[in-house]
Amino acid sequence: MGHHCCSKQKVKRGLWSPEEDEKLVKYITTHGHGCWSSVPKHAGLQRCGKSCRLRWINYLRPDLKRGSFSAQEERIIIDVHRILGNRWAQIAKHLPGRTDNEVKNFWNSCIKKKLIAQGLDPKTHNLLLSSSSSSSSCSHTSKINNACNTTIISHIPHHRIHHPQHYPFTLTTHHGGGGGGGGVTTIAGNFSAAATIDMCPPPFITIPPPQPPPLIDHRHHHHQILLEGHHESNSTIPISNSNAVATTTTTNFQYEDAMAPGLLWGTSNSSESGSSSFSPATAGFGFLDENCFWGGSTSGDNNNNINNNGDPEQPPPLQPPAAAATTGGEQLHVIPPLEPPEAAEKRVIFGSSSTDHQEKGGEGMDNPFDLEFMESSLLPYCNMGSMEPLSWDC
DNA sequence: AACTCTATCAACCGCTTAGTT
DNA sequence: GAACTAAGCGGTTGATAGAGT
Repeated sequence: MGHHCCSKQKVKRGLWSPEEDEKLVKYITTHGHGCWSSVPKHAGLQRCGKSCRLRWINYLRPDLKRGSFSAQEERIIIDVHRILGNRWAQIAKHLPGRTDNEVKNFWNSCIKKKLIAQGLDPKTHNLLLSSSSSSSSCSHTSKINNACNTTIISHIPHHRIHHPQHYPFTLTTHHGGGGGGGGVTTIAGNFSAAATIDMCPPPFITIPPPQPPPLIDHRHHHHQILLEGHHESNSTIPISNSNAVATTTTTNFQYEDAMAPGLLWGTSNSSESGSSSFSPATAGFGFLDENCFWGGSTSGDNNNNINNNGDPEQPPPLQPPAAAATTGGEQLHVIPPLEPPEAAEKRVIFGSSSTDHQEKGGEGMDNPFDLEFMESSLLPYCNMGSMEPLSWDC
């Protein structure tokens, strides 16, 4: 039984032989594929065009990069996946020489398991909140007391919280009786929430959604949310999630969007002792839509698009178009909240031609904080994991 | 050595999207 | 605008290799 597209043909299925590969390569390199349905006929193959196309794209293409994924590629996959979801073709576009099939397989066989092992939902990249309390592999429990009665989880690596006493919330992390000696880490603040969440490392922190426009210091590569009454503080919360960058737009916070690329685990935490040096152009950070993602490296390992093998084939860090054109990448741009792929895909930022945004007012870069727009896109995330949706009534 | 289990990856299947008539 | 076709995409399957027992 052949494919539905070639059921009338007598086609071979299964693995390709070297002879078949040779025929296909020879034909395509000399004639191009043209119409795939005619390729097997002209190439002398007992295959359907669909199979030929797949074989060429996934295996025979000369520009394919073979071999295992580098750590940087892995981070890129995670970062982009967090925004786009299982859109492997779009993710693969950020990994030259990699196919969607390859990325998908790598995700399913490796990355997904790593995330799960870290207590993260591979679909949402957020904490697995529901049943992990009984999990023997997770011994961290955090209680977030939030007077703002708001819960929007954002990705703030636990180890990147500096000077926690300056932050308007209380995060108490109880390190369980497992290895490492346990203990309690308390971050005092002024919001509390009823939620108790498990904090499998790396944990996330609950951040209020946007209300007023953010305080953004465009003079720096990183921006900060100034704590009310604490403007003298140099304390910052590096936020590792573009979602948080856009949604933590409150009068209460000062933040920097350092380490924006989110999930940092494994060997990629090498810069955790640092705090403020950040450049959107060098950190793996920022998403527009699937066609505009820049950066890619989140760790301190070079950020220069050279992978661990010194292979310079990594994709160049894409600049936000407006930034590249108008400010040489110096100006900070605000990233929209994490949102479902369907919405993220249409997101417009940096004053680019997002009809979606324009329909909401068309302000482009003049008003990167279209709050109504952002909040509406944020809503689906107000009930992450098993948490109850919380109000925003600070 | 034989068997089982697991991980990996190539390939297939079916659906969606885009282009053409 | 409907019908058709081709291409693209994501989910799934199955073969294989390697590790473990």
